[in-house]
Amino acid sequence: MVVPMTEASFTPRVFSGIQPSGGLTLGNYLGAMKRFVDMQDAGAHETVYCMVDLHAITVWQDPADLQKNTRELAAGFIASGIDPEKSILFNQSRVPEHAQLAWVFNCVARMGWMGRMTQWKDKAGKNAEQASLGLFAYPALMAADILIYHATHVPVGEDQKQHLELTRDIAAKFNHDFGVDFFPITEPVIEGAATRVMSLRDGTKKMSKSDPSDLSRINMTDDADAIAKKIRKAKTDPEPLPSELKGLDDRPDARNLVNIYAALAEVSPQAVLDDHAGQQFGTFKPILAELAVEKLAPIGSEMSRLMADQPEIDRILARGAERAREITEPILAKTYDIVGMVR
RNA sequence: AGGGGUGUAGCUCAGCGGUAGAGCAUCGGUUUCCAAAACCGACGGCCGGGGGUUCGAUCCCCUCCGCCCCUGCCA
Repeated sequence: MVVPMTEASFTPRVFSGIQPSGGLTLGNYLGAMKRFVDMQDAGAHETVYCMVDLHAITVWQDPADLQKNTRELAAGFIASGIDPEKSILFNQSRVPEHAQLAWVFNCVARMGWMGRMTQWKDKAGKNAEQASLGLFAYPALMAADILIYHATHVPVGEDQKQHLELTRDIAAKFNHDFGVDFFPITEPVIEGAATRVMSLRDGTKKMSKSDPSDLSRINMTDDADAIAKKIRKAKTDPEPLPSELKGLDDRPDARNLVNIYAALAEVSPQAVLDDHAGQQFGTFKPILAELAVEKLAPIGSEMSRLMADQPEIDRILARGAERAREITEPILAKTYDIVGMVR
C-alpha cells in the first residue's frame, strides 16, 4: 500500500465509529446510520465503519452484553443499508493497529489536552479519581481510530467536534516532532440539517438509550406495535400544526415529531407542514406512526434475522477486519519506523 | 496508610432487635382530538458480602468489599 504523503494525494476516506454499548435508537439511525449509508452510496469516499468496542470498555461493560451489543450493532449497520462489500465494516478490537497507534499517541498527547476535554469533565466530573485511565485517554484512541486510516474526513456531531480538534492537534504535533508530513489533518464533515431526534417524552432532551422510560425512545429493535404505541403516547401540546416553521419555535415536542416525520420521509420539515398544517395531533400521530412503521419495522426484522445467524455476522466482521488491516498495517509500520522502533 | 462517615426500591432518604416504608421515577387506568396536568392504581428490596451474639437481626459485634471527607506518605 502506497502511503500518500501530501494532503492532495491522501485517498479520500471516511472513518466513523459507534460504541457497541447497547440500545440502538431512532436517534442513532437518523443521526448517524442513515448518513453513513448515504456517504457509502455517494461513492465519493472510501467508507470505513467501526464498532468501537475498545472505547466501550472505558466504562464498565458486562462481557456477555458487550458481545451481544457488538453483534447487534453490526446487524443494525447492515439492516440499515451498510453493504459490507462497499464499506469496510468491523469491530475495533479485531484490528490491533488501533490500540497500537493509540499508545504512540498517548505519548504525543499531553495530559493537559485531555483534561480540557469537556466530555471528560462531564463524564468523570468530580469523581475523576474513580474514572478509568482509559476514559481519560479516550481521545487519543479516537485519534488513532481516525489516523490509522489516514482518514481525510470524519462525520462529527457537535459533541465530537472537540475530539476531532484534538485529533488534528495530535497529527500536527506528531508531524512536527518527527519532522514528517505523515498524518493528514482530518476535516470534519459537518452535517447540514442534522436531525436531532429528541425524547418522545420531553422534546427538550435528546432521545437516549439511558432514559428511564422506554416510551421516550424508539429502539431499532421495536416491532410495529411498539413503534405505533410510542408515537401514540408521545408528548405534544394542544395546538394544531402550524403552516410555518416559526410556529414550532417554542413547541419542542411538536417540532420533534415534525422533524422525525421529515427525516423518515426524506423531505424538509417545511414540506411536512405544507402537507399537514392545521392537523391536530390526533390526526397527525397515526399518519406519522404508519410512516415510522413502514420505514423502521423492516429494519428491525432484518436485524433480528441477522442476529439469528451469529456465525454470519462474525464472518462479515472478520472479513471487514481483514480488509481494514490491509490499510492499517502499512500505516502502523511506517509510524513505527518514524518513531524509531526496530522491527 | 491512619482517622471519621456511609452503604435500605431505578434515585433521594426514613426505620433501628420481632424478617421494611415515603417522596420522586417507571408502568397501567380515568380524562383529553393525541398528549400534558390532575386523580386512581400497580410494579418494584437476599435492607453491600460473609461470620457471630440472640428464641429472633436491616438494626448489636467481628471481618471483607465499595464510596465520601480529613490527615499523612509518596512524587
